[in-house]
Amino acid sequence: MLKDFECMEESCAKEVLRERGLKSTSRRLAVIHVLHESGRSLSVGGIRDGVRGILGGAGLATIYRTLETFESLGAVGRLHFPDGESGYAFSRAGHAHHMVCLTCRGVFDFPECPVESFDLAPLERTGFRVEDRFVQFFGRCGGCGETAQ
Amino acid sequence: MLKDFECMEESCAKEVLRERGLKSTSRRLAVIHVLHESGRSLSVGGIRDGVRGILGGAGLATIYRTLETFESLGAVGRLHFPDGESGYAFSRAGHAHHMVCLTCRGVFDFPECPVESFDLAPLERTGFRVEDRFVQFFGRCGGCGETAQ
DNA sequence: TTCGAATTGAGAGATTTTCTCATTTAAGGA
DNA sequence: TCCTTAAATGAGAAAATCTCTCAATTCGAA
Repeated sequence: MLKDFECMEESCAKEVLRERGLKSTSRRLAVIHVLHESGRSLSVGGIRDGVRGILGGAGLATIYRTLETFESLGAVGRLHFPDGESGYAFSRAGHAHHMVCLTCRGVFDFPECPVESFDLAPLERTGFRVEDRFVQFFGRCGGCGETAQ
Repeated sequence: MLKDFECMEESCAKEVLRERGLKSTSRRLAVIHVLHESGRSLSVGGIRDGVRGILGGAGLATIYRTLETFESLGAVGRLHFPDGESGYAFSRAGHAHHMVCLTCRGVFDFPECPVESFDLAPLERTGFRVEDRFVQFFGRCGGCGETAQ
């Protein structure tokens, strides 16, 4: 059953799960598959619909738990849109920061991550110790930008 | 009634509201007052409690509407915490990006905004047109950092 | 002041998220 | 391959969050 939709990212997810002593369940792999395949930010409902399409069913509680698990593993990231909506997107390891198209909600990686080049020195001289950051760029991707307006 | 809690930021808010043809109501001014005075990120419930302390009452719908209004005016910003919580904070004009203390939820301005120094060229060469950005730094402020652990 | 339009409150209603616990499933050992 | 056991899941109740409606109130221009 799993073979039907297995892909590179799922093998990767399996490995990460095993490393942490977590089980590779069909629900978990399906969530990763749906997010990776879409390449977009999806709502929790959208993710459940996608998982249902593959497995025939999935409890909402499980979707929430799975997203929480993968978020803590860094495999999934949460996005917040200016309009107040939020969603989840597949995160390639080490790429927690995204460019998100406001039209198609597509998620793109930075060619070179600008966040890394931040100079934190003046910031930390104020006595503030940075532990985490949340960075998102919104705009229009190549395809949607042409069409817009 | 308003004189009791009027401050510089409220005069400023009044002006911004007038410019946009919006009324300076006691609810709106109280929301700005509460957020500015606290200097922290507050939940919607916390904001309502603060407004109640000043005015004796406030409908939840009004709080939501007011926050939406001020957010669109740039006077208030929404924050999202790693633990999933979200809140609102007072935003000085032109400072939409914040440093937020994970302990006290205090919100601090950047000594010099690192976001402005982003080099967007390589990003936009991919065809992606940046329209908006969302940046938050989490950590511990001077006071909380000393105490922690 | 007066008047019209904008704003507000109360509470119903919709949506989103969490929780519980009986059942199912993955994975290591025999 | 078959057990065993702990982890994971589903269903649905419950809690939390947010939105909507419309009558009553309030602002502020004249």
